[in-house]
Amino acid sequence: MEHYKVGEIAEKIGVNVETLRYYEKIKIMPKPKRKESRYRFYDELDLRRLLFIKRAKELGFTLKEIKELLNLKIESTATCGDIKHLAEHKLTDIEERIKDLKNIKNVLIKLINQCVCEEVSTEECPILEVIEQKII
Amino acid sequence: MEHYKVGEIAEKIGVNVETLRYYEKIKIMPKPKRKESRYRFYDELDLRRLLFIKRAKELGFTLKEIKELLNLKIESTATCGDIKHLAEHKLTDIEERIKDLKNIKNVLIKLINQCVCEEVSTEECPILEVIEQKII
DNA sequence: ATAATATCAGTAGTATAGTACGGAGTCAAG
DNA sequence: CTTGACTCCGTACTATACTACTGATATTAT
Repeated sequence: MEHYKVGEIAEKIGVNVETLRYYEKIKIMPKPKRKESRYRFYDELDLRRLLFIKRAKELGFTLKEIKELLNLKIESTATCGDIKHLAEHKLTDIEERIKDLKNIKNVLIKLINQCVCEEVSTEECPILEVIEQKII
Repeated sequence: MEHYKVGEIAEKIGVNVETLRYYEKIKIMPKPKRKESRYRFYDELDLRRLLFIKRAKELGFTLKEIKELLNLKIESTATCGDIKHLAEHKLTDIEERIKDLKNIKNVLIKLINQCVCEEVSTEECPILEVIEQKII
């Protein structure tokens, strides 16, 4: 079994050491074993857990949600369906965010297209006018 | 000219009183006039500024960016083109976020579709397996 | 006049996800 | 054996956008 000091595993994962201590503090990572020196020592399991966290983060899960996923994972009563629920919930969440952003995008495009004036003062800027009066 | 006490204007805008004090503190709102009682008194200009802030927030601008917009607005040397730049910047920003979210969405959909197992334990959950091994 | 409501200022706390710092102890290389 | 790099812990700070709380005034309603 491989062992890593905090700096080693941090580099392997691509986060910084403080982040690992932070993860420990918020209990998304378990307390690692220690050497006599009191230095943290991480093993392969920790490495896999950290990679899981990293990937789940890339999927838009928050640390809190990732903690839930990890807890379900070790709860023997939890089913794969429980995990699916969390994923589905996250999906609607993300779809909602995409929808909102698309609306915002469309309004911004309209605003920008109304503006053809490089040299006009902000007094007459159609963008500002629109924001002010919410014409759109 | 209409006048509003802090609670009145807060209700009109739909934010709470503390938020107004906060906006004052971060200097996105100017210090309002005071009555002899030291109570804040807001006028139509303040109301319009607050509505502007609210709408710009709905367009995805941060308070910091809104402050910039408002500052450009009063800078007599600023042009409408300067405003356009900010809007364009925000647009690419938002497009980027949409792109990222769409990627996440696709991965989540794939994950969810792989899972047909309501009663299977988390030991064999394909979602977790995929996150763990990043097969996708 | 009294009670209820509003406002005041300043400070602290919330959530999210970390980052920075400082002084002390430990490890590895020359 | 000393120097530099690494790690320890606790605390404080960052950014964003607020929200909550306290004890003292002020205003409004009955």
